[in-house]
Amino acid sequence: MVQREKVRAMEEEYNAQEVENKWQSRWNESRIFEPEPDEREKFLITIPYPYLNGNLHAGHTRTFTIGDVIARHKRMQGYNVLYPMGFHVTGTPIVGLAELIDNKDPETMDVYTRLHRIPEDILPGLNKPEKIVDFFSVEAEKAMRSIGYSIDWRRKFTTTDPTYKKFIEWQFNLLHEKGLIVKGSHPVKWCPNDNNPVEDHDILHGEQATIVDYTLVKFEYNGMILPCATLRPETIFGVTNLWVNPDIKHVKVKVSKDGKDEIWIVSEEAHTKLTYTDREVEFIEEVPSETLVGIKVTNPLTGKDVITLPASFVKAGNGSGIVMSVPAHAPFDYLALKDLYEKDLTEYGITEDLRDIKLISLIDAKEFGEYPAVEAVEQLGVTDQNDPKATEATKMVYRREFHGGVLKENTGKYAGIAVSKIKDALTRDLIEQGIGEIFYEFSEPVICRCGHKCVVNMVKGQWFLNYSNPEWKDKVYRCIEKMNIIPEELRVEFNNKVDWLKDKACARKKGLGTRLPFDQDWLIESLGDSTIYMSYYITNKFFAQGIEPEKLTAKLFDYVLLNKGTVQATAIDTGLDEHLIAQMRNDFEYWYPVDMRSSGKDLVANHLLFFLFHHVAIFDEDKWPRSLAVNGFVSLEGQKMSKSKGPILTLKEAIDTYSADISRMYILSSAEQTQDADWRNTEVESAKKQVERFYKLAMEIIDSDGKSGLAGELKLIDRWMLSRLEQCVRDTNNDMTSLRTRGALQNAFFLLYNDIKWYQRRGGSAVLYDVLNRWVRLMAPFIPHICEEIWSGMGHDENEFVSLAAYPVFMPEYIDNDAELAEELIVNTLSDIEEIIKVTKLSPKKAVLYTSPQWKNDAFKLAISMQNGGELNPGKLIKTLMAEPDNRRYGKEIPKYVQKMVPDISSMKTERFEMLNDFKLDEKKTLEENIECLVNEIGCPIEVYTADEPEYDPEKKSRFASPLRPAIYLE
RNA sequence: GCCUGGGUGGCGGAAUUGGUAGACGCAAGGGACUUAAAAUCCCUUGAGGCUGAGUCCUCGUACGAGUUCGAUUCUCGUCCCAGGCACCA
Repeated sequence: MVQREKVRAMEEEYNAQEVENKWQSRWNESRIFEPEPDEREKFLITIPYPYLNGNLHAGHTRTFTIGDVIARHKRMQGYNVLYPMGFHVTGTPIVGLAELIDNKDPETMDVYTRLHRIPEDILPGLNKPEKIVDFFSVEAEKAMRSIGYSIDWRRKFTTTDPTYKKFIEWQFNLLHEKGLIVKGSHPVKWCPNDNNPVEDHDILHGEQATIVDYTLVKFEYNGMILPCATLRPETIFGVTNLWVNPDIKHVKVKVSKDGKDEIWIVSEEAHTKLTYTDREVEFIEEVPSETLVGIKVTNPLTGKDVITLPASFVKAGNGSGIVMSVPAHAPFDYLALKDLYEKDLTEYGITEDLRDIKLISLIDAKEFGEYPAVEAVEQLGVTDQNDPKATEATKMVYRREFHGGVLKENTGKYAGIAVSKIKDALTRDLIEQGIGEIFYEFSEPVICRCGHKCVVNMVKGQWFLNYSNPEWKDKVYRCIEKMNIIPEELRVEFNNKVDWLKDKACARKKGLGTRLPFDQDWLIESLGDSTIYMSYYITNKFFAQGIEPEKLTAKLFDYVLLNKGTVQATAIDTGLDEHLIAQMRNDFEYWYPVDMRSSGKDLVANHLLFFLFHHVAIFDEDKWPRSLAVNGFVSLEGQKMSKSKGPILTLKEAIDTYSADISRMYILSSAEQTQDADWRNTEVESAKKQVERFYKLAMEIIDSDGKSGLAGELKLIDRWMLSRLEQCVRDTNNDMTSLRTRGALQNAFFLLYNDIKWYQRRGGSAVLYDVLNRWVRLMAPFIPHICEEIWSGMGHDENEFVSLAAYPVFMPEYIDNDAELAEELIVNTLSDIEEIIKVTKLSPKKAVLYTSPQWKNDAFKLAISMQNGGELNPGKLIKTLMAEPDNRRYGKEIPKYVQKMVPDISSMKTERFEMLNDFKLDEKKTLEENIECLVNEIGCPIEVYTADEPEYDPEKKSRFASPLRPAIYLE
């Protein structure tokens, strides 16, 4: 007997590893996650494939688990779901890692044994990129299988597969033909001493520095050019003069670009910087600075002549060393000009009165009048150009004008355009007219490790993806507009990023990857080859069966992915079977577009953008992605994770320690989609207990000869339980639609669990089996293994997977307001009694309850109906009540009660209001029927009366009774 | 600096379109069961205050104003935090 009980107990103990292995192999054997096109609606969800320079970690775990839970939820909702996975290995990090391992770099060896947990006998062998790829792709797949992702593994690939390279070549040829890949130059941080680009870790000072693109405006003087660098080219229209610092050295140089020669006058330092740009620069001679002051130069855009004036604030190292002055909109310019009013400038040959220089206003901003700079200076009380408040005034004007400013009539064809939108368009026009150029400069000085000052260097002859192309961008905006973006707040961010995106260098000399098909010297950069590969999952189901890469011609991809040409022609071109090609085409047509791409937020400004750009460039509009979801990061016990420094928690470690279901449950419940999650061991432990409790409760229900109780008579508490269950079903589904996995688990797990416990505490049991039947399906996407185990425990056949069962759909007929209000009455009464006991420190021998008198019920209902009609007014309510002769005897109490009740009702939420609107509840009967529960909880006999006829009321407590709050007397 | 998001108990965090702030979880404390422990269950937990037994009161959502019958929520200003700012995946 004792022996038998022990065996039984062991079975009840949940063995995660065994159960999870079992269901993983059953899923695998039955191929339920290997979908083929059928008559159902499809759902293609993809997650960015992991980059394999290490083991999968908690960050991957989160993103992939979110994807899996969506896939499983959609699958249970009846969609034909495809969730594929591949491996990203293109680029330099894996090559770098192989070198480090080959050199036995101590830090690398340490990080990869200790943090990535690679056995010491294996690690030294990973000294070639290919070996690293082989090793980690096997490890990653194992890890993802062990956490139970519903991935179709037939479609996996790595980005160095010969067939994948064919696909990438096709794509890049296509983009090249469309003119979206162009040759050009691009600016990099450069150390003149090392003669090399500097990366962030090579920088001693100025890691924060960014490369800022100034517009260089070419003012003319005697056939020579005085270029001025500005961040606000639109202010050219307001230039009244230039500033030249007579105390710095200026030089005359010959500048050649695109076969055009010009003579420029710039500061000596600017000359040095120019030599690193994509211009040929030849020194001619020094120019005495004073000869540059007081001369007339021509504004290239307006054709007007303006004078050059002396200014000590102009720094040789900033821009060209010559500055244009816009006193109407730039406080510094205004102050500097004003400071000169009283100065004698005859030494520069300037005799005219500077007060005659009229400020030119060109921007309308709602906070300002004609001259924003003047207003800002006066408002802040800035005294002169050396006043620190001048900077503040500049910021203020700049910010307001940039965000709310619009160009005025005097800007000609630009009039009416927002200041925030003008820079790129205007700069392009200036360049076209040959009167402007782009000039790159750091936002702050950058010093190399070697101690030298860095410059911006133009790397020439580089291949670019022409993301700045306005038509291309327009298509992306259109795509975003039609897309579902989760969370919605990110839509603005995406649009901003599209706006900000410039041409991107897309080729490298080093690393793994595919050669640029039209220029074999270059390798395609790794973000560029990861843009439309979701379509490759579809074709790779066929390729992976062993098709020679040579057969993957451009015609094949044209036909399958773009529906160009015919199946016959494609068959001849490739030597592949017509039927096979038709099948590929058919599969693609079925599965594409991507229904959802879900990713970590680190990819917003790069991969996700490129994903959109390439899709709109290559595919027809009906194949553009439909939705995009972004999730936050994961930290470990409050610390940021780091692949190279730690801490790091690998997926495998999490599974080994906590099991698949618990890791899934925890990562999904600990934070909502966009928030960063923090992995804390104490909370994972608690998740473990919760899941075990769930299993135990399920087993108890099954063991107690569980069967449906819906056919029998339902008591109040049963109806309450079913009503609560449906609320959870509804809320869970709503949460899942918006990818709020945390909210979904709150509803599907914690709240429902608490309700079930209360149901049991109240003596309910009739519908437990029915609740479990829905509950286990509700939870299946989150913790699928344990749910399969329970599902089979409930008597489902080996091939009836809960993973394929129907997800519970909200059944409004089970919502029972009266049952919920009745239960609320009982809970309220109970807690009121307990509170009184606590305050009085009584141990009651008897409790007496008085339910609300009829007149208060009437008053309450009347108030509700008045509120319903939108005119709840205490005076009117009192009058109406008093008009009833029977109510006269409560003449004193009515106003008191109304005054108290009206604010409660008028501040009610609509949901609550609707619930009370038509409630019918006999409070006395309800309390009497559930007296047993109250007696058990309080531990003394209880009597119930209505306040209308209190048979026993020694302290006149009955007068406190009101609807849903019975009065209480204890003795 | 620019862009985006955020600031609520001891902690993680809830609070549909403005409607009883602090759901749910963690941690902590108390109690029950147990020889004991674990597990489980029950109670308390924003701060402060009063009482004749309490179906209680006051204050509280970074700070300062404003709109509103009513503001964590909307507007303006201030302070603080996180992420992104690229040729790297």
